[in-house]
Amino acid sequence: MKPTIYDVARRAGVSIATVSKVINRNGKISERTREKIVHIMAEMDYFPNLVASALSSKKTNMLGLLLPDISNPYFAEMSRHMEDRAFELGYHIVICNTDNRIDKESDYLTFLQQKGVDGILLATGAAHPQSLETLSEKKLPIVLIAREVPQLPVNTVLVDDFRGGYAATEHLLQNGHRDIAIIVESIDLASSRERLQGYRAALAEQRCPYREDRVVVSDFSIRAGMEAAGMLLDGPRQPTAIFACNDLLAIGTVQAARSRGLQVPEQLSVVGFDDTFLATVIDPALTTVGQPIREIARQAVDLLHRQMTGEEQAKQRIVLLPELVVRNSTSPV
Amino acid sequence: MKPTIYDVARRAGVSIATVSKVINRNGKISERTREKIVHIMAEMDYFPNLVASALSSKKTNMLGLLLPDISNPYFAEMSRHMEDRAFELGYHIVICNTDNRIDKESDYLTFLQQKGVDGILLATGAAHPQSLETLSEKKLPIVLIAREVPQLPVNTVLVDDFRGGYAATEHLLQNGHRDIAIIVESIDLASSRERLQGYRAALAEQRCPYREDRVVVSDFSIRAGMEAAGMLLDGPRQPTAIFACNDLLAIGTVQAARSRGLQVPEQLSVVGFDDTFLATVIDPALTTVGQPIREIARQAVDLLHRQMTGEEQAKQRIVLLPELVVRNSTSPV
DNA sequence: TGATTTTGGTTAACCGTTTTCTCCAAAACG
DNA sequence: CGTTTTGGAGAAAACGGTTAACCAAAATCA
Repeated sequence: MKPTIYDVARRAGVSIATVSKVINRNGKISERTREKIVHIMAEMDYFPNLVASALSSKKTNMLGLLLPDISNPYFAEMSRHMEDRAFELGYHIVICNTDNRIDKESDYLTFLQQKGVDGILLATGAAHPQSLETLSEKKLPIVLIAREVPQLPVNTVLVDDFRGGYAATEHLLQNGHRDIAIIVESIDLASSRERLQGYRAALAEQRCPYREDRVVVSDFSIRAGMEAAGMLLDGPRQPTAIFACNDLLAIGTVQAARSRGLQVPEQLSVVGFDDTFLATVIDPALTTVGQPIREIARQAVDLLHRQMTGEEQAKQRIVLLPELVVRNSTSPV
Repeated sequence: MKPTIYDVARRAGVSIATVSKVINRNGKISERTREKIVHIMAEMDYFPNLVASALSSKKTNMLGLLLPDISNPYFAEMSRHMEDRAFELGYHIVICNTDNRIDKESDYLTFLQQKGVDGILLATGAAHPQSLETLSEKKLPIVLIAREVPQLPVNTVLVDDFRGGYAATEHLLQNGHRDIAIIVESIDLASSRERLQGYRAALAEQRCPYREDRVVVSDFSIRAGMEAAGMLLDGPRQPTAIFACNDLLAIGTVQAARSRGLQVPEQLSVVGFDDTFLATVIDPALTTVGQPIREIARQAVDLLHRQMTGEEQAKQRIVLLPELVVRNSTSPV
């Protein structure tokens, strides 16, 4: 049987309270007994039961991470950085893949609460203010990543999507493109809408007309990108450039072009978004709007941590700046 | 304050034992009281505290998943399937990125134990029999994925790496290649050794000489693949084909070839291993040894589950078969 | 009708910590 | 030398459930 704090206490001839105090380094303990107990713990191969500890202290040192799909490299990379940072701070992360489905999302949310996670990282959810509201009522610290719920005061870490959309489009315009299509991930996501707004703003800036039929709403996968780009390329007039709102879509776009015998970038320029490692995997290497993924992840975990420790009470909104990374998938028209 | 089982019991005019029984659907409860309690629970918005439940029942419904790096698509895909299956069975998964470092691995291992996970999925670890041994002493169910520790009787799910290595090499030989190099991930991993053995066996079969200097030991990343392939390609005699022991290495190999002006597959055939989604992302699409990733994941979780429930006591070893997927990165010499 | 089984529920111990008091002896103080 | 501080440790009550043992009332049986 695994030794408990009682076994240690008995062996050391002290009370469990004393042992508990040396474990948690609080309370007054003489150096002599401290050493004795530490020694005995090592000898018995004793490790505190964290479930019991959690029950009594109401801290589990666990964080819930909700994201659409960890097999999407953007989220995989993000979760990696989060886990790194969380581990440094003494937390563990429970992964929840929601597929952006509201039912799974709220299932996980209640599950995580029951499990007593200390905080939640929410990188999913096409805005479900209701469940968020009940969460914030319950005082469970939470930070939203790359998602916004304007109605609610809630901690958020995101990238300036408007600026990103603007930068991508501006880059294409500067290369002389006038017929630029855009493939957005979804219309429910604030981030998508922002990128689209950035696109429109850049067009307007250069007096390039905005056309509804140049906007295709798609999804998160390469396949979706292929299909969306296919529609654009098979239409009556082919755009000379496509701004795909994430790297997977951009890759799908490149593949769609290739399968129609179009050269990228000579005959079609493509810009992506995210700058996951995929951007340099495909050929041509993708020009893309780079998100500081690692920075987003760390900021999110740090912010959550500060809220959990009560170090900071005020809700905040951290906006990071994206940066256009020019590679080989774009060229002058 | 969140309601507890006491609040529910008081409100229903019964003892907490009764409430507990309706929660867990065990014990004899009349339909009438059951309904009343269910109703009251809903009304009070009561959810059992799973930490408390875990403490007394000694079940956390959590599984630990150790893997080298979730941002590696192979592991990302695997973890996704595991999480899916685990969720179906009522488990949550805690992710641990070990970077194949023994210190992180054992840190996580003790941490997970303290947390009281019900089982461990171990897809990492260059063989660290000692910590495994202590684990199995502690009766903590565990299954190894794609890793072997011959010394110990332990549950394992893996792919027939020998056969995979053989198939890849055979394919190249059948295409007339006689100078086939191999890039292995590591030499500490049983899976790598098996693939290498398969490679050697295929060569021997076709009376093709095995040469030490055609074997390069590398790592898990694209960069490592580029470097390893670079060494081979910059050597005195270029191989006509390279078998890279995972898709990332294969991609690195393709990039190394490209950066030297070599056409794949015309001037260099490349075979990968894993068949992650990356295989179809790059151009040319990768010929690769396909692992049934989803199947591996599900089998692993199911096996762990059966062990945890005591449904199956005997340790087992499940071997799945890889299948060569021929695409466009290989051609006749 | 009395004995026996079944049904539906209660009591209380237990899971392994944390934490607030309380207590005592020794040190410091006037 | 009597009195206050203080340092170090213990007792016991949480924390919120699970579960074995037990029991009263109702149902069944001969």
